[in-house]
Amino acid sequence: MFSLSEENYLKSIFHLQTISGKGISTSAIAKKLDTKPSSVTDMIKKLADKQVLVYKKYQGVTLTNLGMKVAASIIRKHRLWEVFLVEKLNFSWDEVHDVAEQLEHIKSPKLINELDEFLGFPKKDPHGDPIPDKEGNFQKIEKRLLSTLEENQYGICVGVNDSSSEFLKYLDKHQISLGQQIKVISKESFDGSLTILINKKEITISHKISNNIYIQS
Amino acid sequence: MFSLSEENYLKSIFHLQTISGKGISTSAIAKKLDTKPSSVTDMIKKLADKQVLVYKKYQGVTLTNLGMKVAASIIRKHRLWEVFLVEKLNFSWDEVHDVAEQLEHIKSPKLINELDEFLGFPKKDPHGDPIPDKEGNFQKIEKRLLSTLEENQYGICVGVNDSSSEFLKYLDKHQISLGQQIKVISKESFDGSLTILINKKEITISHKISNNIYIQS
DNA sequence: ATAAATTTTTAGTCTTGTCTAAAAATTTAT
DNA sequence: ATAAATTTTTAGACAAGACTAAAAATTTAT
Repeated sequence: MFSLSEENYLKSIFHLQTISGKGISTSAIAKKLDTKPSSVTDMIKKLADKQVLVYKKYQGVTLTNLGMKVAASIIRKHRLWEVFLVEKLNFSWDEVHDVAEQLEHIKSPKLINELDEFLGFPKKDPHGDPIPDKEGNFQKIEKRLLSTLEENQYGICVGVNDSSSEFLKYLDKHQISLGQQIKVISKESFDGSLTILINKKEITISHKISNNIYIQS
Repeated sequence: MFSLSEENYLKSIFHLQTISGKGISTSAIAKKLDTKPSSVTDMIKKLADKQVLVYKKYQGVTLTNLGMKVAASIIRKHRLWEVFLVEKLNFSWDEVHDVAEQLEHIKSPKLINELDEFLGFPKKDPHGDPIPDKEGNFQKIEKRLLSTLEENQYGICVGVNDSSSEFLKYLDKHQISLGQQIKVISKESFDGSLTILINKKEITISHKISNNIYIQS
């Protein structure tokens, strides 16, 4: 069994690993978890003893298959709870994260399987991220960043790269939500800003914004 | 804010206090929490510093109003989650306790208020225990032990005094559930065992059983 | 009322998970 | 290729929460 802290380390390492591919450095983990590199070194040793990751001094860590499965099960719980909060308890997508961070550590296989069924076996969470199955398999979702679209190209908004409350509230304010069609009217080469057509309205968004919105073309 | 341990102490002390009335001894708390009296002394000092209970050396403890409110809010969460598990997730009443023990520590006022609404503002949990309101007020439920009934008297089963899985499974096996009418056919004065009519069937139960079933007459 | 038994508290230790400061290794720059 | 900068690890400390063993206080029994 894994402690709350151990679970948070596994989840963070999993996320870092899916982005960067390589072995994950002590300092990257420390940054993600808002802790000190020395604390990370200590914890990494414990997790290596538990066979969930491989650790070689000064060379960062890599999750084992077991480690990936444990991490996936935590992410599965997190995302199912997010669906529950939005679909059943009137939470908005910018309110779910902190509560799901707590709920993801509840230990009960029956609970999570029943919840999955109760929610109708959802495949994506409220931010468009895939919910892994019981075995820890992630359904690969076809998507690219809105910032990669060219003038006059279309896309459907299918996810976000930043789930912070601040960013999500920005999207709400501009009525950008999952499932919506977006057309790029013009692209400013100087700063990468885009003027897009969404909801029959034209708005201009910065590159930072378009670089955090996933679309399907 | 209170740690998981602190919350468990408060809950246990609250329960002991509602039964015994008096100041609660170190050893009673230790027994309830399956820990050592010396550990209890340590924790009690911390809780006294936090103003949730009054502690005088060698004289046991008493919750303050603040302590009662905190305990009630944890019990409220526990019982609402139990209703959720039974009503929505197909748990039986003997399966909910351990999961609710985990869920009761989730911190989010919005979560618990929305859950309450989602469940239709239930007044009792699956074992017949009252769910306190947001202010921590318990609705007093009129009830007495089945063991206090005399021959030829009737009652409606409204609760249990022991929520252990073992006891609840016994009740299931004999088809005893909340809301059912029970008639005492005969009472054995030697050992206090009762022969009762329930579900159109006669069964004989020991005093230990009848002393853990609450009825309304 | 004093001795015996019990309960409670204190003192010191342990584990988990964190930290700081310093040492060691690695990477980058000249 | 060596020095400088950065990253990582080690060593030692601390807080929370629990434990054991022993001391102190209280209760019970004679």
